[in-house]
Amino acid sequence: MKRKEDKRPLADEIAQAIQLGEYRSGEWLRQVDLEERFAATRFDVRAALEALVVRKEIQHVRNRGYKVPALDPEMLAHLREVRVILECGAVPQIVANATDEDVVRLAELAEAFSVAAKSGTHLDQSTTNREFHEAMHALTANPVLVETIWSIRDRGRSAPFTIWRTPDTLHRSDEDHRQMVHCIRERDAAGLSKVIEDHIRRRH
Amino acid sequence: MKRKEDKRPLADEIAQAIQLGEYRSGEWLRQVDLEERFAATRFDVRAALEALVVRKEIQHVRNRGYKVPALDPEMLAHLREVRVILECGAVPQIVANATDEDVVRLAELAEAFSVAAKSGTHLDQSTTNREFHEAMHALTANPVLVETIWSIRDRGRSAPFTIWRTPDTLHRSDEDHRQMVHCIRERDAAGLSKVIEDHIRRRH
DNA sequence: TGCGTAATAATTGGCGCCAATTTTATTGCG
DNA sequence: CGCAATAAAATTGGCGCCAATTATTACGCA
Repeated sequence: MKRKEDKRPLADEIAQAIQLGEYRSGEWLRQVDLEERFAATRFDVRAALEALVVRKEIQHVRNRGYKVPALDPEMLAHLREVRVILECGAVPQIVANATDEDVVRLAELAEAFSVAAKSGTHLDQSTTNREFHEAMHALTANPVLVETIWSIRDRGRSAPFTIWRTPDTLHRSDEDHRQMVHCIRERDAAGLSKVIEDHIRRRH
Repeated sequence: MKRKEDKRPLADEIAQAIQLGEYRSGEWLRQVDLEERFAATRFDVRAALEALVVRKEIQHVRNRGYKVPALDPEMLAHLREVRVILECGAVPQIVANATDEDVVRLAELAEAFSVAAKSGTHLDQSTTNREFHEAMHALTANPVLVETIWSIRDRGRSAPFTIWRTPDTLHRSDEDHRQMVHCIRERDAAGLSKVIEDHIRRRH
C-alpha cells in the first residue's frame, strides 16, 4: 500500500482530524488504525506522530502509544493568554500593511465564513475560518509570527467542533470577523486589538 | 554501544552544540558523526534530527541530509520581532507575580552571569545567561508562554558564540540584566519592557 | 593540465522483523 | 458471580539491513 503521493504531510492530516473532533480528548491514536485510515506505512505514521508530539499537539506514553491530550482549563487559559499576546502583538503590522485590496479580500473571506456559518458543514466552517485568519495574519509579513500563532492555535484546537457548539457562538464569530475587517479598513489598531482580545478570551 | 542513560533528550544536546557554535550556519550534520559524538544509535540520531526539523532549528534536504540553516538578516529580524512581542507581552505578569524572594534570586543569577562574563568560559556565559532568563520568564507562571519564548530564542541561536563577540556586548548584556532586575524590583512594567525591547533589538 | 565520464565509496531512506510490553481473553477457584 | 492467575493476542519500540541516492575518486582523452 503506497501513500497517495500528494499534498500535505501526514502529520498535518492527522492534526486536522483532531481539530475536527474526529479524535476526542484522551483518545488513543493506534498506529495500525492510522495506517489504514490514512493509507500510510507504519514508518510514516510513526514519523507523523513523533512530529505531532514535538508540536505538542498530542502526547506520547511509552509502550502504550500516543493520545490526544485532554485540555484542562488551566492549559486552555495559558494558551489563550499566549494567543492574546501574539495576535494582539500582530495588530500594528496588520494595520500598517493592509492595502485596500487586502481589505476587500478579507471582507470576501469573512463573507465566506458567514455563508458557511449559516448553511455549511463543520469542515466548511473550519476551512473558511482558517482562511480568514490566515489572510489576516499574512498581513504581518512575518512568517515566524504567523507560524507561531498557528502553532498555539492548533494546540488549543480552536476549531468548530470544540468551540462552535451553538449557532450563537457561530454568529458571534461571524460578527467578530466583520468587526476585524472594519477596524483594519479604518486603520484602528486599538479597536482591532480589543476585538481580537475579546474574541480570544470569550468563553465558549 | 548504548547511549548514556541520562538527562536530556538527544535533540536538546544537539541543539546546544549548535547554540554554542560547534556547528556553523550551513554546516551538514552527518548522522554517522553524530552517532559517534553523542554515543547514540542511528535510530536515536535520526529521531533527534527529525525533532529539530519540526522545531525549525535545523533543515532537512532529502537524500542529502540535515544542515544548520543559515540565518539571513530577514529571518533574524522576523525572529527578533516575535521575541519582542512575546517577551514584552510577558512583562505584566512578571511584574505582577514577582515576590521579594524572586527578586533576590534574580539578582543572584544576574551576578552569576556577571562573573561568567568577566572570567568564565563561553559555556559558563551561555548557561548563566539562560538560567537568568529562565528564572525571569518562569515568573509569568505560564509554561506555554515560556516554552514559546524559548522556541523562538533557540531558533535564532541567541547564544554567546553568535552574539557575544566582544567584551563590550557582554558588558551590555550584564548591564541589561541588572536593569531588568531593578525594574522588576520597582514594579516598573514600562521600564522593563523598554529594557527588554532594546536588549532584543540591539545589533550585535 | 583540465574536463568529462565511469567506477567506487559513503550516506540516506524506509522497510521488515522480532523482542518487549501491554491489553484482552480464558480458566480455575472460592 | 467475582477475583486472581495464566495464556493468548495486540501493540509498541528499535534494530539490522539493503536499495536508492549522492559524493568522491580514478581514469582517459584532448
